[in-house]
Amino acid sequence: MEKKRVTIKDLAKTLGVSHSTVSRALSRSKAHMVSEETRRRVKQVAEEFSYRPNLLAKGFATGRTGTLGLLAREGYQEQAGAQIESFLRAADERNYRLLVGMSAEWDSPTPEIDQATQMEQFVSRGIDGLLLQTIGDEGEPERIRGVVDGRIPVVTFNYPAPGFPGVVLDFTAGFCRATEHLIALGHERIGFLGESWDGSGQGAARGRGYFNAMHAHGLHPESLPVGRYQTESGYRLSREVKDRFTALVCCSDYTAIGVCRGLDESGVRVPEDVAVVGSGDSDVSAFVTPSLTTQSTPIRGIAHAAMELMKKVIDGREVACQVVLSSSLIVRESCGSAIADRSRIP
Amino acid sequence: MEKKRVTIKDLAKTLGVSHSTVSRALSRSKAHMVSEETRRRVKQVAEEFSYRPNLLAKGFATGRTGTLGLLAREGYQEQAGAQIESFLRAADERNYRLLVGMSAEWDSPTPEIDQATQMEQFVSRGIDGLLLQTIGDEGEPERIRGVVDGRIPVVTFNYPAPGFPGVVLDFTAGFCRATEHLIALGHERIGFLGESWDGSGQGAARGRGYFNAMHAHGLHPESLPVGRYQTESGYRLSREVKDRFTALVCCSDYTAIGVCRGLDESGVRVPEDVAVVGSGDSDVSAFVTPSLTTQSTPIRGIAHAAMELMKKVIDGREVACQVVLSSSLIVRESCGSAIADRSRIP
DNA sequence: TTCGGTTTTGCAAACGTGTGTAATTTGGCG
DNA sequence: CGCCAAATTACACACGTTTGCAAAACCGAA
Repeated sequence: MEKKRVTIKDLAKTLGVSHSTVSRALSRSKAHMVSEETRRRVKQVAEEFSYRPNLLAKGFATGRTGTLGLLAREGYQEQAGAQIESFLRAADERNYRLLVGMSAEWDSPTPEIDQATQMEQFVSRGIDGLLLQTIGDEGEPERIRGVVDGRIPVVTFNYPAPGFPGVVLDFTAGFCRATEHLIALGHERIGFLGESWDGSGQGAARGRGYFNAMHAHGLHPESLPVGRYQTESGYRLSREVKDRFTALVCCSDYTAIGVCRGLDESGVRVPEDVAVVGSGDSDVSAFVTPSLTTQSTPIRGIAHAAMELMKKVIDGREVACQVVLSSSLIVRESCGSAIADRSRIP
Repeated sequence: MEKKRVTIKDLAKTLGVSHSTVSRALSRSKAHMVSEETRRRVKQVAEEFSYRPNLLAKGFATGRTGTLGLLAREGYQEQAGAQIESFLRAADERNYRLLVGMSAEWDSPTPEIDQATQMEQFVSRGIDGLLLQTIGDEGEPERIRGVVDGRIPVVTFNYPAPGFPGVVLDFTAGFCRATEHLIALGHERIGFLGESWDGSGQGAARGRGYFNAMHAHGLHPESLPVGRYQTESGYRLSREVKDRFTALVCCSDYTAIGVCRGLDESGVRVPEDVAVVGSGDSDVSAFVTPSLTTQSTPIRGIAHAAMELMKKVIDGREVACQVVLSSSLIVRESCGSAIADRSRIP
């Protein structure tokens, strides 16, 4: 156990050259050349000894580690998993490793490390850049600046943070379109299951889309707040919405599934009595009964766009721009539309 | 941009002491003491300058980084997200950061970094230990040993790897119990949707549980292989199982949801005509119609047990032991059992 | 005051790699 | 053969922190 690792000095010794020559041979340094012959010999011996560079030391010396930090927010479980997975892929493709963290929601019961501490930990560990899932509250940009202070590039996603480059999803437009779809089907009493539209953050952005659509058509908007465990919350809320609405816009697919189940148990039929639309196009949404009309969230698109942006920022080719992605409406059975797409395979 | 960070030397200069004293004051070193008075002054100045240690340098000097590697396998999307989330929490609680990686499945279309390379990258970056999701194939232990070679502690999870400490879930027992539940309800023609029992790996372990139960009751076992996108695969397979079985054991909840949907479209009722059980107790399983009988996978339990084990191994208090966790059967509507638990809230 | 021991502090080396500067070798050409 | 420039290599220091060892300061007792 605990064998000593092979270093460039070991290689240098057996080769009879200085360690700096070995260093230059392995990392094609531009300033000084190394003869093709020497490089060949060095590479061969390195291979023989199965030399692996100490990336800690390398990062320490150069200031770049080839590691990015990904700091997600817990809570929206529908996203977290697939989101992280997408980022891992996108980072892999560009040969970056990912330090991943997850900061707690404000109402988390367990006392976890807060966002600022996580960011500092990451920066101290020498990340080359920070991918930050934002929630869009008031003091957020200032909070980020307080920790990072221009020392490392930050790319935000999920919600715009003024002053930082980021990738955002236009939830407002998406929910507006979803609501208008219901209106076009003749619904007037349409409820919103999710965060109210008069706050900040992505929850409110969704609500705002609903509100805008309702307002534009002279209809009365009404929202019912959804808690953290969304499937369950949707189920609970089903009692309250029974006779009040003919259609529901849900902030997520899970809320939608929960409310559908609750309505079903109360003898209310979906979509005949109440039309439902969700959001997120989760894996199961096409296979539940009734299959869900929903908005696709381009999770992979977000990850790729964020990585692309990060690379530009690191190379200094970009300072602060927002990439806006939009979702598309996937019409299935739960809204009772005549043009329902009955194909199962996404 | 790119401001220089404050180092202990800067602190030392303004305090008029040597940088080693500052180091000792901040990290209570046991060998040499520092006066209470000095420590107070150092801490105050450090606070004033908002000093943050360079953890890269620290790790470089001490050989320990406070970072663990988590290497998951992609593919079982039902797991990945929640799994990683659980590990992040468990690591946070013990003040470790996580370098996360995801190695591709054998049939991955995109050419990603393979497992061995990922492990080497992690080791080179100075992780203190590796949490490794195993798949249980033949050459796995040797493969791990080849890269890690006793240099850093490894804790496996998901499937035992001989010679390495690990946390495993007893899938065989779980699927055996699930199958026996169906047998007890009077079913005889019971099919298995998942990997066959004569291979290795966790897929086969599930199949083996099914096989054992069938065999013990003198029934004929039969398996239908499930592909990677499980909900979709389940949907596709529904045509093949229509008239052959009165009950189905599915390798995951998603497979079960897919097959239920498919059967429903063919006019086959669940659970009246065909009983279905899933596995994994995913978020939605209680809320789909019919709600799913399933096995709970103690995802958080796995993460916690693995971290606990890792700590022991790092401290040298444990060498190679397997912690076996077991799942519990959650009976809901989809199996048509009289004792169905109709409560929604998990 | 002086001595011995204990506590506190400073000095310097070490960790593995990168890199600027100087020294050496190489090669071409007169 | 000798000289100059270019190509190649060696030397040495830097990066920020920890840590063994030696030096200094302190304290109580003789």
